[in-house]
Amino acid sequence: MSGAAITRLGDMGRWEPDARGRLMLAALALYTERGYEQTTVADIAQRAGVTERTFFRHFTDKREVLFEGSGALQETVVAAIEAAPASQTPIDVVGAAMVRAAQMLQERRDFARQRAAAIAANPSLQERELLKLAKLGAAAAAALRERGVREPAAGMAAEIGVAVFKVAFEQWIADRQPVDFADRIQETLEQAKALTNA
Amino acid sequence: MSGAAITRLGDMGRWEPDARGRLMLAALALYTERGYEQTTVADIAQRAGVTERTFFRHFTDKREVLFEGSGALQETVVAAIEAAPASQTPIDVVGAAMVRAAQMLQERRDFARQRAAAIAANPSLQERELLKLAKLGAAAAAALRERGVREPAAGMAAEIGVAVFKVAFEQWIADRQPVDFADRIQETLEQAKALTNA
DNA sequence: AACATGATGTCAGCTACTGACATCACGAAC
DNA sequence: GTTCGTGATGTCAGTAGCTGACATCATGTT
Repeated sequence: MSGAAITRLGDMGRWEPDARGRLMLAALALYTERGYEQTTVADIAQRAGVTERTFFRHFTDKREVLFEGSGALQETVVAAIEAAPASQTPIDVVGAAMVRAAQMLQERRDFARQRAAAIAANPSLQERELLKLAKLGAAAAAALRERGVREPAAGMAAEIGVAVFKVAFEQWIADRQPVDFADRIQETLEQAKALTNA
Repeated sequence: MSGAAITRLGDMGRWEPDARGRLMLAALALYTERGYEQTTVADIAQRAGVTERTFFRHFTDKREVLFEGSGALQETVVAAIEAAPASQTPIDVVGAAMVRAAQMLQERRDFARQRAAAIAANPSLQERELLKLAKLGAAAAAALRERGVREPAAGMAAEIGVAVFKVAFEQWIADRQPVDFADRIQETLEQAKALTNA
């Protein structure tokens, strides 16, 4: 069935293992090559050596296949906020959490870049990315509230944190020379502070 | 053809006028009554007294019918930024522009509330709303750059402005007593400044 | 060797959305 | 007042995203 699909050495029989991973790779490749709209779910499935139906068993829709890691990212941010020392200000708590998030992506800059390019090229994918970031912000706000930060401070601090992440991310992948993503976050956070102080 | 569609006195013949407006009203009503997913485009069209095809001539998709005013809002914000005195800081420029935007919605609080409720109830609609806000932010950032504000300050200031708008909007429609939306913006902006100063 | 299980394949069907073409109401030209 | 151009609508066929129901197959358990 799998035909020319990626076959590894360790094949212990069964179907080709890791259909999920193959689907993610196939989708990113096709979105990059011909664009999101010109790619059909059947195309992705075929390239991964499975059926269209199987695609929808692993991912809720055609967009979600690009957003696998977002859950882990959110967990990291929330954990960082929960673990922050009580003495820190809300903004610095969120800032430190975003640094943690940045460190997760640090080593996969090429991948992050290709993915970002695909997303930037299509409004549908942008919408999904924005929703993920909004959820990240909501989770961060909730974690802050858990620490005793009141509204609207919690919500505002979380929003600023996400904004810092967005702006820093863009700069990070735009840079010619690979710079440190975490450093970028710090710089952008300082920028935000400076902006609101004048 | 129009059947029981809303008929006004001034009917000068022709088809029922303002199919676009009727579609918008029908959509909001149905999204509120049975929810977005349980509403079919054919339902909306029927309620408005037109065909499904006509719906798609007026709106690009099933979500867009709820976001008619977003273009005008963005123009208002950009115009306010362009007209701001040169002495103001970027943050205050954006803050003032958001106050202008708030004033546009001020008198239609009930409508804004119903619309917000429908959006809050469905992720698909949230995505679209987030995209509109992101575009608003991008336009604001561009307007700031036009005034000489450099990156990443322009992007960051715009993001903070949008964040202030989001947080203030939520509080505005959550309040029991109708308070002044513009006031809420001001307060939230002060919150943001206080957060980044400690 | 029979069986329970999880992942996949197959198939039918709904709905969002689009292109192509016909039609109709109105106003302008004649 | 008849003809004609135009813009908005209706009709129809077709693609693609997505789902439910059911069959199948590889595994390892008994």
